[in-house]
Amino acid sequence: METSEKLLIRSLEMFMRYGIKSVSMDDIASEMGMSKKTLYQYVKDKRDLVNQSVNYHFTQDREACSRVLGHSSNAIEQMLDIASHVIQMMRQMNPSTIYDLRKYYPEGWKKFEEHRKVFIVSCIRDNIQNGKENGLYRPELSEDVIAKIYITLIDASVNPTSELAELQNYSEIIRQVIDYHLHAITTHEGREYLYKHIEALNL
Amino acid sequence: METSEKLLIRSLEMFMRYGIKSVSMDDIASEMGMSKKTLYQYVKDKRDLVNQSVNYHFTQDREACSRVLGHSSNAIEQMLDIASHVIQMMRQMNPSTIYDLRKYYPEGWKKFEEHRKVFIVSCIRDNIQNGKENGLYRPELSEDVIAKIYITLIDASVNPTSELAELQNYSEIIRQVIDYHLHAITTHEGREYLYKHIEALNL
DNA sequence: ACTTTAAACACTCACAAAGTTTCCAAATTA
DNA sequence: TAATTTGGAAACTTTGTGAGTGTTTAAAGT
Repeated sequence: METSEKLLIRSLEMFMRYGIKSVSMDDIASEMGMSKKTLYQYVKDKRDLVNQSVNYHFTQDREACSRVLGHSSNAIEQMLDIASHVIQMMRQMNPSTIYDLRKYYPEGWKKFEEHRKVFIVSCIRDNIQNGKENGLYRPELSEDVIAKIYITLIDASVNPTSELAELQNYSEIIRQVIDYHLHAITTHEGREYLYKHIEALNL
Repeated sequence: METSEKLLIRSLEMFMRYGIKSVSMDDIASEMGMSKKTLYQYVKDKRDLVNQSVNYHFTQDREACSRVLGHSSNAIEQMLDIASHVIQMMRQMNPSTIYDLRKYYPEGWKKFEEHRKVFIVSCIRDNIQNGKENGLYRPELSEDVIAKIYITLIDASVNPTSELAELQNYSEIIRQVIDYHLHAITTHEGREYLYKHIEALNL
């Protein structure tokens, strides 16, 4: 493994575990068993390291999502599998990491959020098309509209000041959002399938 | 509820959720709906607030432990119930909070750790006496020695550089430590009881 | 032996935030 | 109602951490 990749992985681990502000470049250099001077041969500055490691995380996560989607046998199962994956992933996200990203690296956060939205929108559009072809989703649905509605709900689910934040925890929020979403878009046939499988949603 | 108590509770929530360094006095004042000037009427400085809120947490936790112990029907059940409680409590402890305490408030951390050890030692000593009287623990056990061994294991369980840190997660560490400890100190009768109940240890 | 590399650590400086002060509106008291 | 007190909002000063750079020197490589 290349040192530069190892650096991203280790930095990401530390940022995710302890938050970003608390982890100094001295800490990272020490963790990597190298001097700070050497560390700066790999990254321009801390901002660069933060952005690179966050992008690395996004890339890994996107690939994991694609693998999950590739294993799902129909559109509803895709949504349930992705929800399950998202719940697992968010369990590893330390609130302080998000807090620090928003507070100290707002541009990086915005870019990350934009990329994430583009990816989610793409997944939802594909999923709607797939669901229509399966006969599980209502044929009159507009991919664009549903994707925008879904993103609205997902944005609210991670916003500490939203109505949704009052729910018990993130797993419960996602569960409710998925339940709502799938009921909104399924045909009668789709709903029969949904009733049989939603209890398997892994919390 | 008194404002000063509410301040401790809210501060503790924020520190536990986002870490200590990331949460500024501005953030706390804003969260409390008061100005920084008013905030400083309640605490001397940030250090004071951190120490007070950590002590508050310790006091609450100690009381919860005492309640748990009061409901246990014998010495082994006490240990299993406390382990379960500790696992639940540690699930809420953000690694970044501990990291920040150790890094930026070492004296406060040391004092907190000392108090915690004294409390644990006291619980273990009582538990050993209780277990001997029940006939569940070996009569030749020395309370002092066993308490010291147990503290050694507990210290290692929260030290990121220890051998124990290689285990999967904290719940697993505690489970293994409790299993080990109880096997070490039980009589034949105690071990029969233990086999029947250790699977109920809440992970 | 000579050259290159990188660790360890010293150093400078920027900047965030701790803590203090000011202004002024709101609340309380007489 | 007027006077006094209180506390919010924000400006301000100070402090200290840590980002990033530079130096020394030992270790590694040729």
